[in-house]
Amino acid sequence: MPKVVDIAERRNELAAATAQLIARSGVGAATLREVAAEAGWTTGALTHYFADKRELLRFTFASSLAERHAAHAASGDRTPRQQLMDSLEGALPSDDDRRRHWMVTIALCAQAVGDEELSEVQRDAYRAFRARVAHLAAACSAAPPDEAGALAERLIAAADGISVQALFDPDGWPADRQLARLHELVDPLLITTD
Amino acid sequence: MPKVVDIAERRNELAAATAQLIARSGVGAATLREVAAEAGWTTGALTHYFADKRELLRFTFASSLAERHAAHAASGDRTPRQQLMDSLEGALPSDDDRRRHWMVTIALCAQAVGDEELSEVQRDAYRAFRARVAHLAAACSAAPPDEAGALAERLIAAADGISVQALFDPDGWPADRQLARLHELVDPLLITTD
Amino acid sequence: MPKVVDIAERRNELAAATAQLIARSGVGAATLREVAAEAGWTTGALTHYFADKRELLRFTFASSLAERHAAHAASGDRTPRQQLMDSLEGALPSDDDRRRHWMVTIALCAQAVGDEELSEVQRDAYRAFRARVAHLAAACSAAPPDEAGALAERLIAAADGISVQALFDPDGWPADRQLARLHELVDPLLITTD
Amino acid sequence: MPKVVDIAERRNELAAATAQLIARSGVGAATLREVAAEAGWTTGALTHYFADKRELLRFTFASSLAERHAAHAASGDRTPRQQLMDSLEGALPSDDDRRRHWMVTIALCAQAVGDEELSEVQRDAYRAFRARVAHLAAACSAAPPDEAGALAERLIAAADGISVQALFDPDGWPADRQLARLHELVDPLLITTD
DNA sequence: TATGAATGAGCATTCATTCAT
DNA sequence: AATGAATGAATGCTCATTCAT
Repeated sequence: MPKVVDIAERRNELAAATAQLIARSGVGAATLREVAAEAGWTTGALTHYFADKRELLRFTFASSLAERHAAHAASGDRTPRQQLMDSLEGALPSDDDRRRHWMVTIALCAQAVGDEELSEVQRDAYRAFRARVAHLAAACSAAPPDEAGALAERLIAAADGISVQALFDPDGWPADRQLARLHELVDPLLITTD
Repeated sequence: MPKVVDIAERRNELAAATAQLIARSGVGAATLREVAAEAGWTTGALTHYFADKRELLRFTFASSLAERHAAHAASGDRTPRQQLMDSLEGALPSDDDRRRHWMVTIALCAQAVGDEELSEVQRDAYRAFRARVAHLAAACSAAPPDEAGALAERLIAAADGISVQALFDPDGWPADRQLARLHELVDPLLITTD
Repeated sequence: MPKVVDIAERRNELAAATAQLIARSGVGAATLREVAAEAGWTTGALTHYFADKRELLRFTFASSLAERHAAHAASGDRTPRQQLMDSLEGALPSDDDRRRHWMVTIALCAQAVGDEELSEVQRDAYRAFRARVAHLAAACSAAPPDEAGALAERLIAAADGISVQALFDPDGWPADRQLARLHELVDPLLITTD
Repeated sequence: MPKVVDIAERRNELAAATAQLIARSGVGAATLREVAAEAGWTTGALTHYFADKRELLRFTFASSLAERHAAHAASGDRTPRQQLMDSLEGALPSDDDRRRHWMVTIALCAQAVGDEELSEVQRDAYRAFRARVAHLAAACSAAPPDEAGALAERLIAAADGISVQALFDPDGWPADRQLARLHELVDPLLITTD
């Protein structure tokens, strides 16, 4: 009997190595050779888990987006407002992990031009995120339900706008500054009447 | 007597072709051959104007950023508030031109990872933009001067955050929607006491 | 008690799959993976029966040649003349089976260039065939014994020459046409004085 | 002004190198690197003249077939009978040049399996050759015009059948033997009534 | 100044082969 | 006996770069 390998596990491992590489040295550096070396394998091994490079990238992008947009906190004992802030703060590049996911998102955006499949990955992830934010925002603001979408867009704009600046000038944007700006923009949008 | 060629003119021409290509088909498609073809030249001709590909990209990125951040309106007869809104609105991907410049910015961001020179281009452009916004914001809001920087960051966050969403999901973000969200976010930040 | 496997049987099975593949999609398509899949095994299993790919090909070629040149009819109750015609007609690509064997022969010929071992397989098969044809021809023509070799060469030339044309332009060469041309060429060579 | 290169000339040069390689070491050895080395160039140079490897092979095959089937003698002062024999003798692998062309033909045949484009090259060449032989045969035999096709097939079968044997067992088939067998087979087919 | 032929390193990908299980 | 994970060399191909013209 051959060695049993958890394929999903291995795919995640390889995607993580790819993300690491993209964040550290750019998509251009994410050659199969480099990815394999980063993950501690050889190029040939990659083909067992991904049909070709595009599939590896697509999977890496999708995984990274999912992880970046996931609210990591347990939602059970937290108010909608707290969950919403978790989501928005979780989107900021405030630690190495989140920063890496943002770099991968940027790479995806650059790579997706003219590639319908990648564009879809990107679009779907964004729509899912917006739906989640809209849902939570509706639950914790006085905004009428039909305004939830626009409110979500304003909230996400705040988080993404701060993220972009922080990515473009990392030295000047420590985590606390990102959070401060986020709250300055977001808190006024979530004032409730009670 | 050799033909006189306006070197700066030619460089801009080639950078425009490069930007066009990047926006249409991605950085990966911006090979020297394609750029030359797009501009109506041959590869060899490029080397007269740019030492190598990195220089071509650097110049393209810098030009594009400058153009996107430039306030196109004549500033003479406009109030600081109007000029500020011109700057912020000008940063949105609300027409083909501005959208192209944003795509180039994204490409730059992806390419700049691990490339100190490109990172500098990006950082400098952003700092210049922030300085301009801070300056105008100080002139048209009640914010105390030492708060102008943070205010500028909030304003830029609004513009960039909306831009990112519009870029990720182009179909759902016509120009008027971008402007609407921008004003919803920005106007409250610029309320003056008078 | 380990499973008993008839090694010779398995080798023939694998060679048949290889021949099938070569005839259908060319030698280039006969990768170990494809051969294994065609035969319903995995690559690793092949190594139990053939040391390496060259051995698999050599065996496949040899088997195919032997089968193509074999006179399939029972020889007991047939005249030498009938046996001779069986041999020659059996060399034509007049049905799927024989056509497959011919395609494998062509592949062998192409592969044998610069490969002494394969060349030998080819040469030996041909010499055996010629010996058989010469023997039968001597028995059923008025040719003097020392002319039997040259006569065999003419007979084989007829069969092979028709085969080559039929292989190069399959649509135009149904079985009956192949047989007609063969007899037009061969019959005059076998006129006996009695 | 750049160096002027005769593209057609260069293509022929490269095709000759490819044919040489195929004849000497088999199609498998005809990698782009080897072809380039054989021709005295680098791989990159090949792409100036052939879009990809398949085009190089297709061109090589077509050139080689054309050359093998061409009647090299000046036709002006020769009888149809002489021209016909020139054509048939020219198809034999009786010198290094013709032998090389035959090896390329074999390689083409092996490569053409499952490749419609290559099959066409092969089929067209054969049909052109048959048309030529039929035309000449009609002019120099007593055969009725509607029999010319079948006669041509018999004549070509003779030449090809001898060729195949000579290719399979080179040592035993010097040029004079090939010619002897050819005439033994062909001459009786061309007996005229006068 | 401009060309495009030529280079050669680097890429993704394929595949025969090995080997722990 | 059989598996299939893993290797790594080799392939076709792309492309930035150089340079004679």
